[in-house]
Amino acid sequence: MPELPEVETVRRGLAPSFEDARILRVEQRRPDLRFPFPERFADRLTGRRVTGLGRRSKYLMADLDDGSVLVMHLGMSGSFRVEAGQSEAGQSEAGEAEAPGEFHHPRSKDQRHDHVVFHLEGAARPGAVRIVYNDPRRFGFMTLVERAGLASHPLFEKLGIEPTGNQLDADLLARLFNGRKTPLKAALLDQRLIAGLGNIYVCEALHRAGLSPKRAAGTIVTKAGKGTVAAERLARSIREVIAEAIAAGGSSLRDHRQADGTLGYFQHSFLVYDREGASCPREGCGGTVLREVQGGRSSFFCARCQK
DNA sequence: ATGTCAACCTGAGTGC
DNA sequence: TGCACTCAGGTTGACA
Repeated sequence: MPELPEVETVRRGLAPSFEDARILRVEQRRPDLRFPFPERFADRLTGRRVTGLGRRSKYLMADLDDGSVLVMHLGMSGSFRVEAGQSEAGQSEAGEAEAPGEFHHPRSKDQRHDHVVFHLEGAARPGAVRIVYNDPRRFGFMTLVERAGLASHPLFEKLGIEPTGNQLDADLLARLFNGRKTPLKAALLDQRLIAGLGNIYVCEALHRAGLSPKRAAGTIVTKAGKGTVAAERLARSIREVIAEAIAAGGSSLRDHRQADGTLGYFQHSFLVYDREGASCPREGCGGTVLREVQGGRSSFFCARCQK
């Protein structure tokens, strides 16, 4: 489900509940998601204080006061919801399935897919809080990593640059794509080059830049290894689409929401994603949005104005 | 190295 | 109503 803007939106939504909170208890309801949970996962979290909630690419990372980091990935269908309540006392230990209790449920979710529940207290948001991780497809995962070893951890050591901020410019793109014959679509999805883009925002950025997803990545590089005008357009398009999506609270496809239950609204700004057959929104283009599968993923683009 | 596929898993939607 | 089939915001490992 979530690409960088959605994960950043989730981070902002969870931060008031997570940051400075004490973890009172963790319910881990199954042995694995995409991967097995680490040994003694719940035990190692219990009693810890969360000192900060950060994000790297599509990973959420909660810094803990013992020097470890709780790393969380939402996969395709992961989401968090925050349920506020008075205190730990008085909750039913067993049949939580249908117990609304004193906790407010912002919306209905299939509780069979509630895999992890963090019970917290003491964050900026007052009172006790439950943070529930729900993930029907279970492509997400959680793990614990020592902060000191984070950069060299397999999950992070090969991760590319963030597509936010100004470091992503034409020359950097040129450096990343130089000599690559792989299509732009695949190159932009390659997390070792740029970390955080997914299918939606790659489609959108390529349309904004007027570049075909099938064009070879190396063709936006000059012989001298500098960025072409196309590289400039692409770099700007990526930065803009990501920034706009974050500002909009991400995209709410299907059931995805922000942690407080509100919907992101960037999906209304999609120019091509999931718009097969629509006329190209580019002024004066007159083309039609096509869908073609590339590397197992749908690319939505206009063959007329994306070259 | 490069590019394509299948796999992981469930749910929603479509067409018959 | 049921069934078969396709597709989905991600990642990784196996192939030719």
